[in-house]
Amino acid sequence: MTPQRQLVLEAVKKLEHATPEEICSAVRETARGVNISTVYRTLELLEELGMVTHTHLGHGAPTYHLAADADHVHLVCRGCGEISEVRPSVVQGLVSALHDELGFDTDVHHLTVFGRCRNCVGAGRTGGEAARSAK
Amino acid sequence: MTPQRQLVLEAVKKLEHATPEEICSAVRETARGVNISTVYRTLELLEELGMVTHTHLGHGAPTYHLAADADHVHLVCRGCGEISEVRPSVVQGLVSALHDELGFDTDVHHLTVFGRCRNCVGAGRTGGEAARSAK
DNA sequence: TTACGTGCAAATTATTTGCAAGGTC
DNA sequence: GACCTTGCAAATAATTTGCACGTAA
Repeated sequence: MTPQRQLVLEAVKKLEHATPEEICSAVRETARGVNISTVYRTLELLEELGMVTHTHLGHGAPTYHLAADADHVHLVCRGCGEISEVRPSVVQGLVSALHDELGFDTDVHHLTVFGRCRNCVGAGRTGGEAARSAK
Repeated sequence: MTPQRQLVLEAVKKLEHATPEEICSAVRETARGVNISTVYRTLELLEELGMVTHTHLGHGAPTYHLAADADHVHLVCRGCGEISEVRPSVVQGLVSALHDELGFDTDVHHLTVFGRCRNCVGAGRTGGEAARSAK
């Protein structure tokens, strides 16, 4: 466990839902000269060790978080882009159904649900806004 | 609706779960000289028109399918990489729970569940295999 | 002519890899 | 010295954009 790896792990812990780029920036605020490729390599390593996991929150940017903190399901609003977390019990029915019917063992940590949050449903936003404004 | 767009739409319909690259290749088998950027632009257009949708089946490659055919949930096995579809009713509980508790309107079309299929659970495969062999 | 759609090449962004250098045992 | 990790630059991959051309209203 080198200092760089320690820093990456701490950044993951602190940021929650951070992309490799963001983690790299965060690490650089503390230590100097940590390279982006080291961040990628470290994340891969930490993931293999089971210390962190990643989820795809949309397009192509994976976000990482501590495996220990990962016990939740992600909700991504396509209207406003907001990301929230809900307790895993809401997917209990899904998990059981898949298990019983298909023998499929769901990785709840990696689950992301897209849709529209209460505000955006009310506002009638269809989802293009977040995508466009995020651009 | 130009011939290219027609072709892209047909390719989406025929292939199911195809990436832009794959769609482009498929289109090229029929017509000559359809450009990859046209495929991207067309997919974006078709998606805006609500004729197709895309889902993220892992890493960064989005896969497109007809909106009309999209009424299913994707299951991705992290052991063998197999992609299967299940009827949307398995997520009914989830959808209702999110709606009732949070007012969250789930986009079932875009939902992808990661985990391990029956075979891989039995074989004790942890998920690294598919990722590595896919490389 | 005006607007639109296309191909092509160049620009971006994200991620990976090769390789030489530095540190540790 | 052998081994592992890192930084840096170059290589890939995926996606987007600028621009000139051709077509149809």
